[in-house]
Amino acid sequence: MNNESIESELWFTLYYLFKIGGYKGSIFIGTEDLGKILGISQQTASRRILDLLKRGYIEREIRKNGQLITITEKGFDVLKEIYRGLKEGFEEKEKFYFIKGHVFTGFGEGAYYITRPGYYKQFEEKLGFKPFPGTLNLKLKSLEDIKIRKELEILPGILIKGFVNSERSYGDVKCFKVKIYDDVDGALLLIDRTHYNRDVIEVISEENIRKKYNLKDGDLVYLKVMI
Amino acid sequence: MNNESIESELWFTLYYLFKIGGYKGSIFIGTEDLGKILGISQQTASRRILDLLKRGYIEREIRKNGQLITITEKGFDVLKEIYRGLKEGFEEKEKFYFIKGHVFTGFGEGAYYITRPGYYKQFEEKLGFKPFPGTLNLKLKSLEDIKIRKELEILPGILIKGFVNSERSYGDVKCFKVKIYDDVDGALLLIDRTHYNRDVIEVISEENIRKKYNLKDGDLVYLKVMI
DNA sequence: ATTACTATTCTACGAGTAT
DNA sequence: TATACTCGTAGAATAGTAA
Repeated sequence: MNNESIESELWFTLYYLFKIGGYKGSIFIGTEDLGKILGISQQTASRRILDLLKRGYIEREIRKNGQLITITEKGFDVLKEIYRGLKEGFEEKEKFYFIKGHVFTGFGEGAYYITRPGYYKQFEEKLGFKPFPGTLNLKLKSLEDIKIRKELEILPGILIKGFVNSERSYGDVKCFKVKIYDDVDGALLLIDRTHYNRDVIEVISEENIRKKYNLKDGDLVYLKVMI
Repeated sequence: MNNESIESELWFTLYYLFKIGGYKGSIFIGTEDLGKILGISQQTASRRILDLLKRGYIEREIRKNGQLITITEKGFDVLKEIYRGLKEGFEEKEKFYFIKGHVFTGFGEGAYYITRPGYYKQFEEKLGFKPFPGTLNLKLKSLEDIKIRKELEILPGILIKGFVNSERSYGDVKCFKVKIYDDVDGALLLIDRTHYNRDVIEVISEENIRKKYNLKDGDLVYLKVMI
C-alpha cells in the first residue's frame, strides 16, 4: 500500500533541507556539508540530491562552491503530509479514531442497499459524494478495534434516515466520514440489520476501493474515522 | 553530527505506529499487518519492532494474535522533535500566547518543590529572578487554553534540570517566561507529563501574586506567555 | 573547489523456517 | 496461529577518482 510513497531516507534528507532553510526559500549548500548534517558521506549526499531531483521533490542550480537547492511544491506536499499526521496526533487527539479491519467478501447486498434512491440521495447530500455502488466489508480483528466500533455506536454520527416503499421498510443508517488509508474520502456505515456481527463494518466511497488498492480478501485496511 | 539520532526507517515505523493509534494509547497489531501498512515484509516489521524496543522508543506485550505496542516518552520525544522542525517552518512563529486559568488552592507542595536548592538556583539563573516561595495554581477551563498548554508542551521552553539527592530524585521542569496580567514578570511551570492533569499550570513570580492581586479561589488570571 | 561516476564494502531485506 | 532466527542476496553506502 505504501509502495509509491517516499523512501524514508529521502524524506529525512528533504526534511533537513527544509529545516536548514528550505522552508523559506532556496538554500546554498555543498554535498560535503549536507553529508555532515545528515551523518552520511559526501557521495551519499550527492546521490540523495540526485534521487530527490529525479523524483521532483527539489530543483537545483549548481554553482561554484555548492548548489542552490529549492524544494518544489511536490516536496512541500510530502513534508506537509507527515506534518499533518503529527499535528493531528499531538494537538487534535479527540477528533478522530483509527480503526482497522480485514477485507472479506459479503453477499453482495451492500450494493443493493446503498443504491436504493431513498438512501442514495441522502448519501450524496450528507456525505458530499456519490458512492460507488458497492460496499467494502471489513472484519475487525482486535479488541481495540471492536472497542472503537462500540464507541462509534454511542456517538451521533451522520444519520441517513430510513424509509418505506410499497414492498418493505428500510431502517436508519448511521455513518461516519472516513479517510481510507488516511487518503481517500469515504464513509463507514453502521447498519442495524444484523446479518453480520458487531465486529464488521462496511465502507463506501466515491471510488471502487477494492479495485483502487487492488485489495484481496484478508488484506488489511485502516480508516481514519472523523467523529 | 546526526549519528546518535534515530535511523530514518525506524523513525518512519514509529511514525506509523503513532499515526494508527499510538498517539493516544496502546495499539494492538501483528507484524504481518504492520508490514502491510509500511509496505515491508513481516520479517522486517518484526525486526523494526525489536529495534524500536532495543532503543527504548516503544514498549510491548506479546499476546495471542499480535502485540500490544505503546510508544514511550522517549519515542514521543523523537516524534516531537521532527514535529517541531516542521511546525517552525510551516507556521508563522508567534512570539507569545495568551493563556488564562482560574485560581485554585493546591496542597502547598509547590512551595516545597521550588525552594529545593537544586531547582531554586536554576530559577534564579535561567529566569532572572528569585521566586517567591509558593506557586499559583491555575485550572484551565476552555479548550482554547488547554490547546495552548499542549502547544507549550511541544515547544522547547526553558529547561530546569532535575537532580537527585540522598532521599529521592527530582524531574526536569519546563518553564516559559510570562507576564501575569500582561504586567508582572513570572514563569509558567509545566511539571508533570501525565495525561490527566493537562488542564493545570503553575505560576511563579518574584512577588506573592495571590497577595498582590488579592486573589481568591476561582478568580481568573491571564498570562502572556513568551515562547 | 566542487559534483558524481565506478568499484568495492557493507548492511538491510525477505525467504525459509524454528519456536 | 503468532514472533523472530539464519542466511543468501540486492541495493545502499563509501573510497577512490574523474570531470
